[in-house]
Amino acid sequence: MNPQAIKVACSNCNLRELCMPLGLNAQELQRIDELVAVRRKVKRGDTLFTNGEKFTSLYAIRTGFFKTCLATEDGRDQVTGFQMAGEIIGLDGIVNDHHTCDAVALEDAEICVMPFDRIEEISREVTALQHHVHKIMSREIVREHGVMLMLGSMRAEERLAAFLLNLVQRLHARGFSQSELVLRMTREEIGSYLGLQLETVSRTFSKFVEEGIVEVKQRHVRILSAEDLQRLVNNAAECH
Amino acid sequence: MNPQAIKVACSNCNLRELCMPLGLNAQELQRIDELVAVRRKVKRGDTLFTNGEKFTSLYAIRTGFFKTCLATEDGRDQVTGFQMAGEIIGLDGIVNDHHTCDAVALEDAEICVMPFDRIEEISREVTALQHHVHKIMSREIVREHGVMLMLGSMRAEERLAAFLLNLVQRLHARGFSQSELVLRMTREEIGSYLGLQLETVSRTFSKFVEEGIVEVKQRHVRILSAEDLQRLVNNAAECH
DNA sequence: CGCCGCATTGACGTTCGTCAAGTCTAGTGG
DNA sequence: CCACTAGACTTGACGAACGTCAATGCGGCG
Repeated sequence: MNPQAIKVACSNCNLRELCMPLGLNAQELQRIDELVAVRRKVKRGDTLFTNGEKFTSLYAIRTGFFKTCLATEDGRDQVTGFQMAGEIIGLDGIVNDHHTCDAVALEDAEICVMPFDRIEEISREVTALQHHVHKIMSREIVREHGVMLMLGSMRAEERLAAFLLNLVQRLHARGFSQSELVLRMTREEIGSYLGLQLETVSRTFSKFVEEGIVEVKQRHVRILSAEDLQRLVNNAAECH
Repeated sequence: MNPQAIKVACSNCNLRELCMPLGLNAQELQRIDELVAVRRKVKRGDTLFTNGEKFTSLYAIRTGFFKTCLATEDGRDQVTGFQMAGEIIGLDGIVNDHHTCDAVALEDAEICVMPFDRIEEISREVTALQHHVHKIMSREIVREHGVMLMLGSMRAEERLAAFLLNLVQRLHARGFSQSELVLRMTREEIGSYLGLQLETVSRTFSKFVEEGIVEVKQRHVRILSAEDLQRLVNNAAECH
């Protein structure tokens, strides 16, 4: 058996439970393995796709870390999300057959290319995949609702607290520490995502450090009191 | 033929081109007609579904106007969108089999109930429907990207301008005026959607009136200069 | 070693939120 | 039909939170 072929099979992928449906039989697994056309490497700073580019495929992140961002002609720029291993990007492209944002690798990455027509074809046959695709899209919608809530009604501290908790929780689900993390993005990118200026992000980090909630050394963050962070996120009613 | 049956058929619905795929043959149309289980009336102020409720169906709005909003236990409250005839709501419920927001009718409404398992079943057979469902979900994701951009990087005037232009454009696509509209929501609901306080919304309306950009009489709005509104939305680079 | 990008910190200004008072409108009941 | 009321809206005064500008610090890399 060709080792290259093994490497590209979802059925052998340790991230399968993150990006693929569970409980498939052998035959279904075999069909799923046909989903991934190729693997692709994306170097840090390079784009996986850009705004306006023709949409052909969804991408599953195998390793690495991405940001997706909207850049309008008039100079506005907004990070719409940060994505890590096991997450799917490219969903924005389906509606108009063109991508509407840029996906930029924040560290060297490897992704699985899943041609969308193949996804649609196989999900007509494999009900579990069909349902899974729907769930992934719905999950993205719900995630964005959460971001809207954050941007619309939280203050700077609350936003940064919510951001850190969300990141560390997703990392924990991938086997990393519950309390320690390395930020792959700059203060400016965090700020763009949170609707804040980079100085405000920096100041808020400093404030958290003063209060003993986190330790920060450049991009290395250690969470000392997840409870305090959680309290910030939940304390809209009391302090406003 | 039973007139009730005619009334419930998508194939006879004047909104079909808004909420259903185009270019179906007779047989496919017939399958599509099986999508809508029943029509339901929702009175102004009532909810179509609420946070935590079991998810069973997507809903197509036939008449009326809805808001969807998140309400957290700690008192935060955020309007995540306003929906009008021909639009689909309930997508948030797919991922966890439970709705994660409330859908409230802002005026008496009539909606088509489309059981989701039936949608999945039929879209396995009718490729156009399958693709359509994917597009609807992708469109919602892209819409929310736009809201994030607004909440993250626009000032009050810019947000309100974007909001008005978006509303009037969607109304125009439904045969209403390009320049006149009746707001179905309160200043507070607009503010919640835009991440502003109701006083700021009111003040910004007043400012637009002073500048001759719009006429406002309570909930009746006439847009005098769509160009000025558009300029506000696009003027991030120049004025910041 | 020196440069460059990223991060931090301070001083100051703007925008928007908060609180409060007052107006308008639609709906209700006498 | 009109007076009354509750909710929605407007407007003003003030303050807090955050943005802006600028100076400086720090760490990695050629």
